[in-house]
Amino acid sequence: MKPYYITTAIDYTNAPPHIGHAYEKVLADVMARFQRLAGREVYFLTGVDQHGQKVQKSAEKVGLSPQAFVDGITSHFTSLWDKLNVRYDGWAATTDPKHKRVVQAMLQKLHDEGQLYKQGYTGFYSVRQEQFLTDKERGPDGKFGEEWGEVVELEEENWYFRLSDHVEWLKTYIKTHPDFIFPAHRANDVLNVLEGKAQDLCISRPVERLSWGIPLPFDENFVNFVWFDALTNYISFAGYLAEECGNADMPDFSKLWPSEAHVIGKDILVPAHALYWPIMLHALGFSDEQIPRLIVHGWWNVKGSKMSKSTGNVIDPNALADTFTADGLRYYVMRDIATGYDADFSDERIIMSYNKELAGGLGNLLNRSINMAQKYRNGLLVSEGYDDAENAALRQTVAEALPAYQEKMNAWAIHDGIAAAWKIVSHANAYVDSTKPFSLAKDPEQAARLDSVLYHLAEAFVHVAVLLNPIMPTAMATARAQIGWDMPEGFVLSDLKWGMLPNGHQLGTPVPLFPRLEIEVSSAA
RNA sequence: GGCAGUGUAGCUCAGCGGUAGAGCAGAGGACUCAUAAGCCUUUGGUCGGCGGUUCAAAUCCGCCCCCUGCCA
Repeated sequence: MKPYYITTAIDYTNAPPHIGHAYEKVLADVMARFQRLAGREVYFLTGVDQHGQKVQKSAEKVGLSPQAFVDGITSHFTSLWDKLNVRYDGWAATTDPKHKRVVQAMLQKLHDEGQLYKQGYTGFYSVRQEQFLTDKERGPDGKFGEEWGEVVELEEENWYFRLSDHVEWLKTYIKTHPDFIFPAHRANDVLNVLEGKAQDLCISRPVERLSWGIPLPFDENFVNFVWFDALTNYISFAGYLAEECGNADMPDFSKLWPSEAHVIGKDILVPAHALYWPIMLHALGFSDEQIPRLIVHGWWNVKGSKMSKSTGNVIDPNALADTFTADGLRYYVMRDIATGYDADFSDERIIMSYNKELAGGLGNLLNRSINMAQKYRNGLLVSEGYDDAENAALRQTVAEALPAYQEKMNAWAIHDGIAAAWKIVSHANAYVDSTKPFSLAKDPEQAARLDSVLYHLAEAFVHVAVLLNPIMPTAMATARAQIGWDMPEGFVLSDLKWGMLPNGHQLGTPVPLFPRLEIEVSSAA
């Protein structure tokens, strides 16, 4: 079977990561881990977009070379992914020479085929901001505001890609491939844009204006501008043209492509990923079957408004991970948003999700289960000798959780997948109260029943600790260690059946999995 | 202005033609193995508004309003 190839947007190395960056990478990481658990080979690619004018300017401002500047910002991203247990197989840094060679080879190919052309453009240019201005930048009085400084009329030549040649193909493709974009309703936004006039795409900047980029192989006076650089990472780091570019140690492109999931934010769907990218691939000769699928996620707002540096409401994922642990943060950003829609970040909700659900619900269940087994049976489980309807009902819940979980996870409804697994947690907590093992322990005649209750609790938790592993890999590994059982090498979801713990299994020592946090709502990040 | 999404309990949301649902928050209770955790019960809603179709509408249709997004 073809490997599951999943990518994320590559982050722009102009500022350190915020919660939105973290959410996207965790989402992709959870899916990658789920697919692996489901038995598929997975290739997970993420990375950074390091070229461009903003980087060039920011580097100048602090007196660093562009490469030194992006290396610094890049380390903020890589250390965060490390901290959050985002485990990728490939790292796409656009300053990587391997990537540059692929970009240049692609551009040369398109140039040779006549899909690129050079044309002059006359417009208003801000000397201070070093960019051309459009009517959008005009104020209500029709003039360019003072923030643009001196504005001059300027003519500039640039290279263009014949995007408009492929627009009709794209319209048809979108209409005939409803799975292209998830959630499906976003395809309307794309078709809406395509109804407008089709313009070709400017793909260059004169080298005197922008030097921090990939030079056009056929015209030394220009560097590539954005799209053929950033979007290309999805194929360049998957081994596209690896042989003719002399790129060693790359994945086998013919096996990996197309990607099952380009995980991106809704802000970069139109025009970049839903227009430019499929058209670029089509222009390069990719067939309809070779077009990747887009998974479009929403944004984390703060108190109903967008996160932005200017309003000072940027949420720092590092601080959250320090307070709530990496798994506490991963759990929150997976359970409190429906994939594809926006959600509101709030201190109250992340504290509630940690203290109420992880500490009080999940963690406490593990703790009370092991603790009773240790107290009454020295941690030794007996799986045979007694059964009743209450036990059967718990087993039923456990059995039903797996298919529900798989269906939801496969459909990118991570929050529903968590809820499916959580039914076991809720049922098991209620089961403790209804079977009262602490009372059974006082009556020697109930010994066999007590054994069965203790066994059911531990076994049920094993299932939870497998299902939630993609979401909270560290905590679930710790939980399994306390139970004294772990997934054997090559374990897949279909191996998960009642009876993972053998008769006579020895449990470990209970330690609170998510220690309850005493946090004032107002003082939390 | 065009297109789309959304509007259901204090909060987050599910339901999408057949007697209003879940979780959290609030209230009450029984219990004690456990991280002052967990369990049970319970308060709370003219399902954005108006009109229509139907034996029956939160659910379908029309108009309007709010918020959000994309485009102009």
